[in-house]
Amino acid sequence: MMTGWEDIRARVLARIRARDWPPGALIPSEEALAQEFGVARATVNRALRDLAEAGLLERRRKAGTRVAALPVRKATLSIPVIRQEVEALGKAHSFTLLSQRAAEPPGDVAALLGLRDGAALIWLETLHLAGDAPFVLEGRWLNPAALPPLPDFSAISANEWLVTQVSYTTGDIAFSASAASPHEAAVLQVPIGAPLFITERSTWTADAPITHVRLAHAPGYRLHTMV
Amino acid sequence: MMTGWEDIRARVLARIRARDWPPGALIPSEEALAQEFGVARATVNRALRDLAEAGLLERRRKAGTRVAALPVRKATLSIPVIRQEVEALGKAHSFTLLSQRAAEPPGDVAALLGLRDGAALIWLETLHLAGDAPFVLEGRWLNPAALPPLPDFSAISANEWLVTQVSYTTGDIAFSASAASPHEAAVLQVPIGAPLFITERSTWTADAPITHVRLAHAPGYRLHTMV
DNA sequence: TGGATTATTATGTCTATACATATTATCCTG
DNA sequence: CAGGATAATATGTATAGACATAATAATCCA
Repeated sequence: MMTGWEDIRARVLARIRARDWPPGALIPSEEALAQEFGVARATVNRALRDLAEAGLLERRRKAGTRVAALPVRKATLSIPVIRQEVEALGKAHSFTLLSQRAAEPPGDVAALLGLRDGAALIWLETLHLAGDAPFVLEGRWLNPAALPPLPDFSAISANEWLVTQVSYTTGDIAFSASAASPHEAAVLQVPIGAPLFITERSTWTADAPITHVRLAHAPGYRLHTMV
Repeated sequence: MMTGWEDIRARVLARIRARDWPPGALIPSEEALAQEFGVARATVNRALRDLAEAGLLERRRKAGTRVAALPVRKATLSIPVIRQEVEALGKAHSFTLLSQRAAEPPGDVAALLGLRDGAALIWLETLHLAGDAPFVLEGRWLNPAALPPLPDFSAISANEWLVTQVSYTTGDIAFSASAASPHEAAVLQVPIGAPLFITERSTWTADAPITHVRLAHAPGYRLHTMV
């Protein structure tokens, strides 16, 4: 009988599922469990911490560890670069730069990025293709003040250039559904008003806002994850 | 100068951002970093493990630790119970059971749950309200063979009953956008064809499929998370 | 030289111990 | 009895040391 921390986690999880420790109940202390399972407290700690991160346990110093009453399930979703996403479908990735110009962002974008009014940003619109079918329309605001000199975005996608230039940022992601505007409909080759899956991301470094991007995915797109 | 593992993580992250260690590069070994930062190797390990879980580092035994070249950003999203979600908006949650009957699931649902054809499931349709506005339409297939006797679903929502009965399951989640069917449009009080944000979840225990649910969210719904 | 064997190495984990920290419970005092 | 100081306690984290494991590098032999 192995006694790694994953085994301890499994045994604790089994008791939760078996309702030996029902939702809301206090479970024994790390010390007690360590003794019972015949391992060091650090090993129990590792197991319980992992279950807590998954949302199944709630832990507080001195108060102890209890089984989450209404477990808020936590799913981790990976956000790949578009090219990888397309290639994972077995299609060839290509893209077209539809427009690039300096402009003042609309109020909501400026607010999202925490910019004062009148800041000059770069607007980029790129269509990504999977094979020869439209895959996603990318509309992006870039803050040139916080970036190295911009490259030729018809040669490298903004998406990948940013990853290599200012990777490891903090950000904010939202998903929603929206009806295709006439412009989006034309570009994505769908009827006006077709339901589109929208991803919006705002990105900052420690000091400055970097970019805000809106991805309008072609119909059929699914964002998928396991729990 | 503090030297907790979070400080070590911050210092490593700073070097990554500063490109002292550019994407793809091998960083010093835990031992070397421990020496440099004046902490135990276990502390460095904790910090690097955390960064690896976040997708910023890639670690392999013997090969060492390198900065992720194309970091697949990982976002954790919390999936609350609907009632909590509504109450977080400052609205009162209520729901109406629209229909409940025994039926054979359509092929795609049976396939998703890994059921053989002809299995008898229970179909539930519930409308959740935020205040008096439609919030989400829940269409759910339940596997009674894997569940305790079903309660009166007009009194408790299937959502919450399941959480308390068969919590801590594994599952599978997908998000997409879809046009409102005539039925959905009527129930959610939106035009036919309106873009709806769809959440689909399949849930299993170790042995048996439990439920498949499709949530059609009223327009305006956004799924939000930080990275 | 090619292929299998062996050594080396970085990470992964466990242990025992110690101290820190956040709460909760208790006790004391006015 | 209220309120504030104090003790008790469970988790959080750090440490040194040890061994396990996976993967690479080096070596040896046919």
